[in-house]
Amino acid sequence: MSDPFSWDDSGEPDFSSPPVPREGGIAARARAAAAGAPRYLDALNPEQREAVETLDGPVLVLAGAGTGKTRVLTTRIAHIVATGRARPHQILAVTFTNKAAREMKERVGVMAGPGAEGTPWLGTFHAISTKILRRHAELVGLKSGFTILDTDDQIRLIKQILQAENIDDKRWPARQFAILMDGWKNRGLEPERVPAGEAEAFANGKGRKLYGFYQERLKILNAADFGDLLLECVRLFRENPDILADYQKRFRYILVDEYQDTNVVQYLWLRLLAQSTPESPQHNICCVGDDDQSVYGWRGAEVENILRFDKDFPGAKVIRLERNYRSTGHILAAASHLITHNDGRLGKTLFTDGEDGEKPGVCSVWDSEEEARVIGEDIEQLQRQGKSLDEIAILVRASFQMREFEERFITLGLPYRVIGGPRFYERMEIRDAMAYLRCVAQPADDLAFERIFNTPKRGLGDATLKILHDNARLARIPLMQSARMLSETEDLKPQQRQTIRALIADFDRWSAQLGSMPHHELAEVILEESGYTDMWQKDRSADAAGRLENLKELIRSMEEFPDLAAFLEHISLVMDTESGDSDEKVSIMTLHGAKGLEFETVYLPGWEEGLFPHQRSLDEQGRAGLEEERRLAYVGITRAKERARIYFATNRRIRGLWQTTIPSRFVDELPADHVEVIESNSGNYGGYTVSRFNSTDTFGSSYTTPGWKRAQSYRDNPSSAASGARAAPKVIEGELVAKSSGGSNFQKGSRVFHIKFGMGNVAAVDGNKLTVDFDKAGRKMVLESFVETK
DNA sequence: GATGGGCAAGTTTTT
DNA sequence: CTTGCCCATC
Repeated sequence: MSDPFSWDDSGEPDFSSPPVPREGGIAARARAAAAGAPRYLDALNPEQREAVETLDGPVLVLAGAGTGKTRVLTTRIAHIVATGRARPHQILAVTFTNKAAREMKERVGVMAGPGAEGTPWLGTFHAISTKILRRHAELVGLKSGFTILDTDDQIRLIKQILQAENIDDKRWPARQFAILMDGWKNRGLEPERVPAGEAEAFANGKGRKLYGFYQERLKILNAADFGDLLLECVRLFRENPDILADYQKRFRYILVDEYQDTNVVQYLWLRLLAQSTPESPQHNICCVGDDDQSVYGWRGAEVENILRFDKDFPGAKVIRLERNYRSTGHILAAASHLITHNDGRLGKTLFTDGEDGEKPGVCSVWDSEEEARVIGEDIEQLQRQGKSLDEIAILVRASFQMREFEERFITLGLPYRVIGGPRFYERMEIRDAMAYLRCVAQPADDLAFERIFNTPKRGLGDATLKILHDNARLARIPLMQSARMLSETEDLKPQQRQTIRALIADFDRWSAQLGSMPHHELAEVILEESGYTDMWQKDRSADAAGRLENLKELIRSMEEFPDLAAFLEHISLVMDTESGDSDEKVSIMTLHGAKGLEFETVYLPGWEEGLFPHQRSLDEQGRAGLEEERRLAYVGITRAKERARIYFATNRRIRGLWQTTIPSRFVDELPADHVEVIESNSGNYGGYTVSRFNSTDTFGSSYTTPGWKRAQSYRDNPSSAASGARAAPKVIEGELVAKSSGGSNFQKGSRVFHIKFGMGNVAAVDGNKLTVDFDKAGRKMVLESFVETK
């Protein structure tokens, strides 16, 4: 048998691979030994191979950027299975993101071949915790069907509690308390264990009490927030040693991805599961991570977890992966040298056998506008060389930086995609639609009911809600039922009563259809009949069309699930849609969002003190903050395979004010031998461009005076410098790909719709370029291919 | 109960 | 310069 991944043993009821001759684990192992090293190991370098083959005892794999971390993890899983050490369902493999989990699952699946058992315990910390909690929900005061609240639900719940406690939520914002509580949960602290000082700090000493109330409310609602998923799981393990022992026995091998990003609860969770048991006397835990890529300290990640791994797990074997397969020599050298400025590293030296390649470029520009223009031109040049736009990314420190690039790219007609924005499932319309579905599937879901009971507007407000609430609390029934009760009495005004009665009738009808209609069709019916789709169709604002698109996408994605319940479970934990468009586009995203990705060409704008490293990071975290920012810079550079360009502007508009900035200290920390200073060729107007490499005098100049601003605006747009409004984006002659030579399809005065700017009137037509007065966004110059007639 | 104007605040983000 | 939230008004 050539496939090392078919094994036998049909002892598991859920095991559905085709019948194969029964063999014992020992035989399988013997066969693997006889066959010599399996093929899948051939593709590994010696260090990777060691990381895969060291199966006994704790292992820490320090995997530098681009060193084949995922390959090691997936091959290791395959290897454990192939050698008969454990079967897939005895392996626990945790990741942080659904994306990472999905990728790993796919790759393991490919290695294992068709028909092999899946890996049921490969998933995110949260997904696996949920799975465990659902089995033992009663032990932590929940019922198995508990709902998972997202941040939005969480805030609304907190608001209710603050109100009930008569706390001024102006002085003590719910959002702030949510963050505080999240921090406690991340640190594994239940209400009674929050340090007194911290607990007192909120709402004049009421912090702990509020946290307690909140947890009580969650239990009553049969709900858990994201933090609870981990925290309650840890509590479950602590309070029920027999259950813990069961899982310890089950999970013979534990693998952890991105270990440098684990927080305290996740660490506790892992430590409990990895404890020695008679069946498994060794800690067969393998953590993979890179201390140099720890950039989530601000949300509770503890780099210390990875730094003290060998103390937590004595006798741990540490394996370093330092051979980089991604970047060229100069890029690697630049990143490596930069990161040596950090203290407290475990230390790795990345190297590559590849070419030296192009040196990373460093380029000084006048302001953020020029930055966008220069980068745009650079990309167009790459495009002319036939490079794929999919292999180009702009990585920013803060999302406000994205706007300028978007505007520039729209003008240039350069396709781009913004990655990161509000996630699909966080969008208002998706959450509203989900709330309707939740109300049908889980009639006791009060938060869902509250969300949609007056969406679309049907004349029900706070006053009515309060009556429903009071009645619900009195009778100890869910809101939906309370509404039903009140629709039959005289407690409400006739108008409201009528509306509620109709709403209840709707829900009854939909619930009845639940069994007789495919759930995605039902969803469509619900959105239609509730008037929800109508609401957006009538909406004339810029993003209404997009929202309707999203709703369609939601319904489409439902088809992939067997029923509504399965869909809801999935969506509460995952729901990131891969936007199906396959057109080539430049990616714009934050440095955080870029972690784990790679591109041929990477642009790194905004390397200025205050922005990067970010001032707030320095103020709040001091040296640790600076080091985290530096790791972020390291992550940024190491995303590049062939080309990296760093930019810093002399002037940047922050909160509407122009400020003179100084270049980031990280620029000077780059190794001079491995970077190249680039002149911004287009920005050299009258010698205004200041390259700090030519002239260090960028300090203390009064570049924000009105005169300078005028000069700058004139420079960009000599013809219209006098126009008071925001200068129209400059169009570079002859650079635009002219299309439809036979004149424009648009005329002056046409009413048009633009995906970003909304509705507007065409003010002027110039070939395929339109000047449009948008209702909301003002005058913009856009390409005609970006608008449609309405 | 809806709607619009005024005011404060404004890294990074997954689940 | 934006955006989002709260409050006062119709």
